[in-house]
Amino acid sequence: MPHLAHIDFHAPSAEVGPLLIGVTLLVDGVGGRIVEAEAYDREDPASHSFSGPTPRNASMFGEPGRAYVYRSYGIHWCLNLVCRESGHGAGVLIRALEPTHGLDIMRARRGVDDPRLLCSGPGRVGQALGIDRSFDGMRLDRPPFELVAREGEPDIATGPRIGISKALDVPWRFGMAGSRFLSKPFPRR
DNA sequence: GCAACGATGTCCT
DNA sequence: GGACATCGTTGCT
Repeated sequence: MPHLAHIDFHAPSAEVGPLLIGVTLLVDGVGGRIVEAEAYDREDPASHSFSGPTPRNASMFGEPGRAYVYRSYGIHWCLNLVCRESGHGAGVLIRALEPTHGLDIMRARRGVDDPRLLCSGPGRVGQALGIDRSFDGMRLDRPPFELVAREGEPDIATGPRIGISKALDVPWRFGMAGSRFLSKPFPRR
């Protein structure tokens, strides 16, 4: 039987990121296996927390083990898992899932049929899982959230993060090597 | 296949 | 006014 993942969200986001690859993320029973995630930190020019707390990023400075949900480009809802200690401002952005649970619900929310277009990108993950501002600050260890432990050690790919203009060399993008559900392929070596 | 672009909330200069 | 942790559509170098 599957069991709950025991992720230590007090660890730095760059350590939590790889640990999340292969973990199943569900919201109200809908979701899939995490195949891509990115770490962000307070001392990180690409991070929302870099310039200090604001009303938007307040959850990122709150307790670890909770959700930080933000609106991207005025349109998409994106989900982060808060890391380190309260007040630090670190998190892991969920960028892509391999859909495993509630495919029909996600198809209806997304308006597409192809499983590879359901959760391959942070905005798509938010839409497929029904995420909005009301999920901001919620605990990840109780409903509607559920994290199911992975089975075995996945082969982890790393590389530079996507869609940013600062700290382009920081290799804090993590993915399941060879997955067909990544938002983009990882650079070859 | 890929570059350009629009949509548009929140924060910064 | 401009940038941005994006995505879907358009139109053709």
